[in-house]
Amino acid sequence: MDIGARIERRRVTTPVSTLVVEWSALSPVIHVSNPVGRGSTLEQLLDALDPLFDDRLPPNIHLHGPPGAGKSALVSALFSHLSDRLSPMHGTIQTTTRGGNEGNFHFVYIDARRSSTVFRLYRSILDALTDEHVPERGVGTGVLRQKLAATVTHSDPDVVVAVDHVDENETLASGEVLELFDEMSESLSVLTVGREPATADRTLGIAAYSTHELADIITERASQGLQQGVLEHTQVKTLAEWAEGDAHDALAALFGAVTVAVQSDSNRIHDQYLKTAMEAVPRDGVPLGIVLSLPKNRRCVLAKLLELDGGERSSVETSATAIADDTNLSTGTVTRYLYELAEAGILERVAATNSERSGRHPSKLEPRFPTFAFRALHEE
DNA sequence: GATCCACGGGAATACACGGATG
DNA sequence: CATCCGTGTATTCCCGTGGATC
Repeated sequence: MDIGARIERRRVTTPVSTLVVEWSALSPVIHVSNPVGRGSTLEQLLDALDPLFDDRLPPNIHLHGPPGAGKSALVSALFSHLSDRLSPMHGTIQTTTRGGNEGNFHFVYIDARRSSTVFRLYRSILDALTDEHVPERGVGTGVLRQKLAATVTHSDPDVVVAVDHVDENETLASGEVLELFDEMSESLSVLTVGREPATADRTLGIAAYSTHELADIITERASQGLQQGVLEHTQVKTLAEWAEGDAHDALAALFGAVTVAVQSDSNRIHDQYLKTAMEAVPRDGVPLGIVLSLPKNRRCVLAKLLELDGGERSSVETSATAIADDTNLSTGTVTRYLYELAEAGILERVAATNSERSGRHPSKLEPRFPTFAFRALHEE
């Protein structure tokens, strides 16, 4: 009896659980509560927010830095912790042991990608601040603004709002965001976060991660999400160097490699998986957060597009008809979506040399986002 | 009845190319 | 040769409509 062979057979046939411990720890779109690194930026942010600790509203702040530098990770984690400590509704029960004026702030973190219109921005904030149901339709933007202004100015706790991902293709501009809160600025201050510098009372910059910091991040995520020892040190190094400081890309590639490994029923992440996954993450591409916050039908169109075979992909037209056949959308609408997605940088139009037909040359669509990770996360 | 917003559809414009014209 | 023109296709732009909700 060959025990080794039996163990091996068992090892090979045992599914998923041998590899992944916690998917959410691996997800490039989920931020951890204690991000690795970024200590000095955290200090600068806390400096800018210092008035809070004297029970005063901080100035409007703008934080900017390159993609994948940990802006969102830092700000969302910071707001969550501030909320625990300085909000009346959270953390320790309000008792007389606390000073009367302590804890008088609400902290709201908004992703401008999901709140991409003025209406949705007001709505998200109002929803976070009140227990009442906030309408999604049937009420005008102005009405929501007045409601929000009333809530903010007439209630005790002042409000600090972080608006992440401003100044993107499809999101509100930082200046616009500031103006939206003009009439409540006595009781509300804003932290905008984006890639580009912008005007605010106080601005802070953040630099891309070093390879070393990135390796730490990958290691940390892998230790939370994967069975111990699955990701080798050299693989971490490969990923970190390849990603050139962009944590999003590194995590998207890792996540992709894990999905490939799981689909192949492997209990290891072979270098080949890693390689394929990295190739499925375009450099300077569009982050998953943008793609995943698109309206449902557009996401479906993208998912279908990824499934098309070579012939169907040869032009926008053929792709659109193939997708429309598979959906309840019209060809015209799918075509428009595809062009809009290309305009937004999510797809890229590359010139196709279709010499058979006369007229203007068609173009082929190539995804500009991490495709493996998208496929897995789009299922939800 | 009001409101937001996703869809549909189609008009307007841009482009490629070959052939005609100056 | 340089430019214009016609035809066929690709791409952009715009706005009305309707579902869902209040």
